[in-house]
Formats: sequence, C-alpha cells, structure tokens
Amino acid sequence: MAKNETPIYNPAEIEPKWQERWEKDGLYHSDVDASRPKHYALTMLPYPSGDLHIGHWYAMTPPDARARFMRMRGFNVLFPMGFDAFGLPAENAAIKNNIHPKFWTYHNIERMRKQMRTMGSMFDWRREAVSADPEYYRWTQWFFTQLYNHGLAYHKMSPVDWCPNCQTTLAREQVWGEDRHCERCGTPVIKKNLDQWFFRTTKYAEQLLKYEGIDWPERVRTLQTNWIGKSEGAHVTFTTEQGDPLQVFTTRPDTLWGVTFMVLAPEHPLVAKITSAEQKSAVYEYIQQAARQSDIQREATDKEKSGVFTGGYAINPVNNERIPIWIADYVLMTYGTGAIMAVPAHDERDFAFAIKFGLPIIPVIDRPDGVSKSFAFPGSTKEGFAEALKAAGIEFVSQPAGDLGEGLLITLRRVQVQPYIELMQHNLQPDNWNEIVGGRWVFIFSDGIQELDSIEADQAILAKCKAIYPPVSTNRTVMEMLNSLPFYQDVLFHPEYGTMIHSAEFTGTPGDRAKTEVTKWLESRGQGKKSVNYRLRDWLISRQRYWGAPIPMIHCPHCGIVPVPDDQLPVLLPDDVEWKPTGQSPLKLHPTWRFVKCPVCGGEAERDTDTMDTFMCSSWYHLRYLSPHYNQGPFDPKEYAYWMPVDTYTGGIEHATMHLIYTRFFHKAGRDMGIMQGDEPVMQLRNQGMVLGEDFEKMSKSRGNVIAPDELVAAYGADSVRAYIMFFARWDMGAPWSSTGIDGTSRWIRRMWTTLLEPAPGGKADQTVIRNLRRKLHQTVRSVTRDFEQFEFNTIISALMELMNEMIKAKQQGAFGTPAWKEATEIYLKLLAPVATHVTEELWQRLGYPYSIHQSSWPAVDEAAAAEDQITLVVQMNGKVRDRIQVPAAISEEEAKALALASESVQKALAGRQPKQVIYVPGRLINIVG
RNA sequence: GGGGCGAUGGCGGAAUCGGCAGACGCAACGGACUUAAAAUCCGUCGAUGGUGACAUCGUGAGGGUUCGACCCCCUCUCGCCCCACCA
Repeated sequence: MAKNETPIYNPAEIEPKWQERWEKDGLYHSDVDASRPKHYALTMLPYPSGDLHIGHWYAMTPPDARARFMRMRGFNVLFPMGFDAFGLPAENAAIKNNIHPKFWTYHNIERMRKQMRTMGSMFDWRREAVSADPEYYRWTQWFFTQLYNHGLAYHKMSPVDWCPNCQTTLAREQVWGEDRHCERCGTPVIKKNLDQWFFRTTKYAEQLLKYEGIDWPERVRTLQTNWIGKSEGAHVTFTTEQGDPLQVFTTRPDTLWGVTFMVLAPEHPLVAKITSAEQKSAVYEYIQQAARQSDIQREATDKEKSGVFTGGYAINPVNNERIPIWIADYVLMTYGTGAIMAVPAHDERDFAFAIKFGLPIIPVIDRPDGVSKSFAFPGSTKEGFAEALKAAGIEFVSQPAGDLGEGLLITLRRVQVQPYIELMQHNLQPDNWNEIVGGRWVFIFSDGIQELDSIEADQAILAKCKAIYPPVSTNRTVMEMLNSLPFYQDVLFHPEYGTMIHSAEFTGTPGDRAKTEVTKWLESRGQGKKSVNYRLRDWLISRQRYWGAPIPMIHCPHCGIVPVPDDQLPVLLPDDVEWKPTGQSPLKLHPTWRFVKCPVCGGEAERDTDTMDTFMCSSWYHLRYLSPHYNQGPFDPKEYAYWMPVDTYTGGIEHATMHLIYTRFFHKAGRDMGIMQGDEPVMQLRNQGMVLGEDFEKMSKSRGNVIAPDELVAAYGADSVRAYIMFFARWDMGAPWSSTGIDGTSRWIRRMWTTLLEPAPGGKADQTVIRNLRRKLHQTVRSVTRDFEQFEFNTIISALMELMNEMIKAKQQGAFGTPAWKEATEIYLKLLAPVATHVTEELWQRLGYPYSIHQSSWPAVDEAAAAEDQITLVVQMNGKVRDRIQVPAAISEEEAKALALASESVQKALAGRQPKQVIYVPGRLINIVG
C-alpha cells in the first residue's frame, strides 16, 4: 500500500478535466495586441465528411504543437479552425440517405468539433468560420461581385464534364480513373457546352510564377510552375489560299523552314472555309467523330494519330511554300490558337503524323541538290533502305508500309537545326555529321572526318550501326533496330538548339540566337510576333449544383448581366429545394427563388441558378477567421492589419495546384482591387506526408485498414496519440501506421509520470551526476528548440525520450530532490507541454507550479551547462577508425595530435613509418595519413 | 514522354557544415519479479569470422572527387508522386 501512494496516470480522467478548464478560462483566446509580435499559424481546414480521421490528427496536432511553442516563445499566436462546409459529398450523402445536405453537413460539423476538442489543441473557437453559414458566404458572394466589377470575372459558353446517367455536371474530383468515369455510377463522362462563369487567373500567370519573399517548398513551387506551364515562342501568321490569315503558336520559330504541313483542331473556325468539295464529307465525318469523344480520349497519348486532309492549302510566310492543311484531334482548340505548323523533323508528334499519313518529313523544295522527294536517296525508300541494310550485312525482314516511312534517313540529314550540341551532351562518339558542304556531307566519325555523298553516308552509318549492334538478329524490325540506337533517336528529334541549316539567310545562325533573330525578323515583316502561352486556364467557377454559395448575379433581358447590390447580399440558398439530379440546376427548379427584379431597371429578371466552386470559399477563409462575425466587410481591417499575412501554413501537398494557386490568385486580385495588402497571403508553407494503413496501403473503408483516432484516445489518451503522431515518421514524409509502435510513446509518458511523481532517496548526488544531467538537459533544450523551428517533430520526441532516460539514471544515482532535479523537472515539462498538453498541465499542478504551464515561457539554453568538457576524439588511420580517446574539450591541436600519434593501435598500424599527413578536425577527429 | 521526390538493420526512423553509420522507438530474443499472465525492470539485438579481445564488410548498383562520402559530382536500377499529343 505504501508503495502505491504514487497516483495512477489516467488520461481518461485528466484530459477532459483540463480541456474544460482551458475552455472555461479562455486560455487560448488570441486577441490583437500591438505590444506583442504576432504569429498567424494556419492549418488547412477540414471538409466535414463525418468523422475525424487519423489523417486530420496528423495534419493538425504537430502544427498545434508548433503554434504552442511559438506562443511560449512570446508570440501572440493565432491558430484558428473552421469548416469547408459546402460541396458535393453532402449532396451525394443527402441523395443516398434522403436527408437534407444542410442537416448532414451541420450534423457532421458538430460531431467533428467534439472530436477535435479531444485533441487538446489550442484552437480559438471564437474565431471558427463555417463556409456554409450565410454570414460567411455573404462575403464570398461579395468577393465575386468585386471581381466582376473589376473585370476579373466573366461569363462565357464552355464545355464541362457531364455524367449522362446522373444527369449532372461533375467536379474534377468526381471524375475518376483513366477512362474518366463518374464516381457515383461509373458512366464515362462526356463534354457538354454550358454558360459558365470564369475568373481571369491567366491574367496573373506571370505573377504567380514568382515566389520571391516567400518560403515555400521547392516541390510546391515546381508543381505550380509546371501547372502554369509557361511557353515562350511566337505567333506566326500563315495565309490560306482563300486569303485568310491563319495564326499558329510555336515555341520553335527557328524551324519555320522545316514546315511540311499544318494541322487545325477540328473545331477551328476556318475549317469550313478551307475544306475542298472532294474532302467535305470526310472532314464532316471526322468532326462529328471527334465531338463525340471526351478531351481525355482525344488526349490519350498512346492513341494512334488520327486526322483528315481538308483539301486546303496555306502559304508559309518564310519561303512561300504551299503546304497542305489537315485537321486532327491531337491539336486542341483550348491551347494556343487551335492551329499548329508541323515540323516532322523536329517534333515527334508531327513526325508520327507524317509517317502515318505519308506526308513529307522535310520540305520538298529547298533541297540543295534539287533532288525531288521521289528521287530521294536509296536509304530513304523502303527498297533502297533494304538494299543498304543488305550491303551492311543486316537482313531486311519486313516492314509494313508507312511504318518505316519514306524520308526516315532523309530526316537524319535534313533537319533544320543541327544536333551536334545534343550529341556532345550525350557524350556520344561523334559518329555524326557536322555540316553540309555543297551537296556532300562532312561526317565526323571517331576514326576521322569524311566527306561523303548521301549514298556513301547511308552505308557508312549502317556500318556504324552494325558495329554497335553486331550480327543483328533477323527478327528485329528495322524500326526497332534504329530505335535502339541511342544516337539515331537523338538525331531524329532533337529539341536542343543547334546551328540553323537549310534556312535561307538564317543558315549558320547559332542556336542561342536562332529563336530571337527569327522572331525579330518575322516582326519586322509583319508575319509574326513574340508571344507567351500558358497552360493555365481561367478558373471555371460555375457549378450546376445545390450545396454551394449561389452566384450573386442577375440576368436582365434589358440590362444584361447585373451583379446583386452589396446591400442585398447574401443571396440566400433556399432550403426547400429538391436537390436530386434532374439534369437542371436544382435552384432553377425552385418555384420562386430565381425570379427577381432587376436592380438597375426594376424589370422582371432572373437570378443565376448556379453555385460557386467550393475552392472559392476556401480561397479566403484565412481572412474570415480574423473576424468571423464582422458585418461591415469580409474582415475587420484592424484585425487584418495586425495578423496578416499568414506566417506559417500547413497542409497536404495535394492542394499544390488547386487551392494554393487559387489562394494566391485571390490575394493578388484582392490587392489590385484595394481590398488586401501585400503580394502574397502566406509567407511560409509546409506540407505533411500521409499516414498509411498498417498494410502500407492508403487508408480506406473498403480496405478495412482505417485507424480511428477516437479509439486510440480511449485506449492511450490524446497525449500519447499526439506524441506518437509526431514521433513515428518524418512529418513531411508520412509512413505506415503501427499499432504496436504507439505502445512505445505511451510507455514513455507513463515512465515520465512515475519518474517525476514517485519520491526516491536522493538530494546527495555527486557532482558528475549533476553535471551530466544538466548538460543533457540544456543540450536537449537546444535541439528541441531548433527542431520545433524546423518542423522536425520526430527528433523532438526522441530527444525528450533520451533526456528522460538520462533523468531516470540520475534519479537512481541520487539526483532526486536536488536543485538540478527541480530544474530538470520544470524544463522537461515545458519542453513537452506543446506535445502532451494535458499530462504536462497535470504534473505542473501536482508539482506545485502555478496554472497554466501553457502560459509559461520557453526555457533558455544555459550554454555553460550544455558545453562538453570532455570530448571523444576519434583517431583514424587513412579514414578508418583505429581508436577513440577521451580528451578535454579545450585541448590544443598539438596536444591532440601528440595523443593520437601515441595511441597504441596507431603505432601498430604505422609500424615505425612516419605519417605523411595529419588532419585535425577540432572537437571531432584526427585522421593520420600514412 | 516530361518534371519532381525517394532508397540507411526484421520495421519506423537518426546522423545539424564532408568527420565515430544505425540515436530514439517498435518487434524479436534472454533474464528478474509473479502460482501464472499482464504490467514493470535489467540485458542482447547490421552481416560474416572468432570462446574472446578483435578483424573484415556494410547506407539500392557502378564510377569519380577527397586525408575522409549516407552526405558532393557522373551513369544506372527500382519505387512513389505530379503533369502529359501544350505545338
């Protein structure tokens, strides 16, 4: 009985107790306080899907610990929480269970709020924002009208993903798999043209590519940069034979002399006009067929190229060559001008298309030797090639027509840009040509330079092939063989910029100047213009769904599109709506909601019946947290001035190209509208990894590998779960869950509990014990502080475990009850407080410290205590460890070297020889080179 | 096809500036306590050889730079992620 006086650690009792106390005292309220530096720590708000998942804990509790750390370091910390409450899952659940989306959503929010409180985190719930509350979406709508008034929102007809079975549009997240099927019913999605609202994100493309002054992970910056997809090139104007200008975008104006045909998207407006009478039916049929396919089907890379000749021709502005115009679905109306110039010698897609349809690989005119295509070199026709192969000792097997392709070898020597730069980069032996001299070619082979004509060249190249791949087996096709030769591949398509050839007066222009000089020349002739294209599209905002913020616009037959005036916001989402899929926007079917008087002329008008993309709601939630109930604007300017910008933002990498681009766009647009300040909303971004199931698979209900945090809290307590979440993986990487691993952290917390509470004989430890304890203690303060700063949470826990092991040892050696023990106890609890919020508060109280530990300040490092007085000097012989010697930390170089050389194993290894060199790294090692 | 990230014991991971590889924890094994189990405590724990002190090897593979490489450079393999007929 006497032995069991130490109270039992019972998290189920102490955790709710402290949570209530903190709530009651408003311990975590954050208010504007100009006298203190601020720190706005934001973590991505959850969608109220039902239950708090272990992934939520993983995303929220380490940032919570860090926010608490910042707080203890003297910052006035804002760490708010809310719910991204609009969205499709609510509607799906509503349809499935026949309950109202609003009920479903708010029910889940209530449940998740309760679950979040068990985390013991420092959310200031007074600042909670819920995007589906009218007092929230009033301002989402207000932002929409602001964007409209500033010309950043526009309305246009656009194709969207449509599920023909569910009779509704689908969000991008709702379209699954490579065949792009509907998430709910599995039906492949089709495109449908609808009137849509867009935001002009493309206007900010250039600004969004700049990341100056913000500390964001390289990975996210790369993803955003690729997503924005900047291409620099030129618009070049060709002319159709009917006399219409036909503009193309190209990144390679320097290959203009290599154009052999043009391709238009099937939807291109000029198609009808250029199509000849004979080709009309074929063209019409192709357009019909292309329209039936989704973008994804059309864009599938492994798909055979398809296309059809229009019968029309265009004139190449640089050499007046007459070139055929085709249509093909690999050209997209949505990128560039919907028309391309095709240069098979320099573009793989153009090459494949040319091969398939027997189009020339190089322009027929402009041959230095004047030989027409049909009289091409032997190696460039099937028969000639077979002959050349035979001469080289390779048997020609069989080759389907078109596969080998006329001009294959012509391509090799008739590119518009020489590939020598690339060849050198690939470190190939220079088995290739360098330049053409009057119909004969100068080849630089590894065994010397030769000037050859085309026939000789074919044979020489094939001989080289044979040398690289001796006796080629007869069942390899020629194409396979060629493709397996690294230098042929390089030569066939080379995106690098070598010296221009076959390009009239530009021949000889070095690659680094080729593009700009050609572009300048085109500009001077009025045939083209330097130009930049982005892959980024304008942001499509309209959703034909019920559970979202209504778009606050009115369509008036007299005045056109009119925004709802500010004083009439919010446009409330009506509750009495059939949200079931009927093919129409549910708001359109409401008997009265959409009928409204025009705010301008007062006549009969109609509301826009679409709702907004939920990414719109989440683009500004960090501002609503500042003053969630403020009704004079989206946020209180006083709060904005103090808290913004966000100092650290944490969340999953999956938002890199959606939410995080939208948020940056939104902020920059807000800045330009005079609403927000500064160029960026978020200064520092950090991403967490993902928690996998114990089977190393992504957690999912169907796999049955989901870890439920509520059960873990019941079994171990929130403190152990928090600590384990921080410990079991690198936070930015994530890792599979381990149900036994958490026992380790749980044991450690219990061990700490008894170590600090259970009395022991002591108060008389010797100085070495005290010295060692204090050294470890202050070294830990140093490392934990640094790790919190750098989001390295796992090493925080392991450092605290090590310190506890040291304290247990010191306690056994009589340190209990000494001033050093008291210091260690106090500092230990403070270091652990951000992680294990409840147990530290409990022990803090039990050990007689004043409430609350979470208002105490972060410990400082006592550098003298942390310093090592003895160090282990590693003695190496030629980089191999031979000895370790204990020396005073302040040892001089001479003394250290002398000690090292005196070492027995060094003497043995040297065997009487003199060392050639002795490297001394102070405090670490000595390396003797002998 | 393009871009990015990663690879360290049975497992998760550590190694801060190029300087003792494997901290900390899990699992496993041995022991103490117990009628027994749980809990707790003590110990072992990269591979090979050796009773042992110790020796040799060892951070996906190969090469390079360096007195010294998990770390820097080159080539390659595998895995994951993103984009993908973007002109």
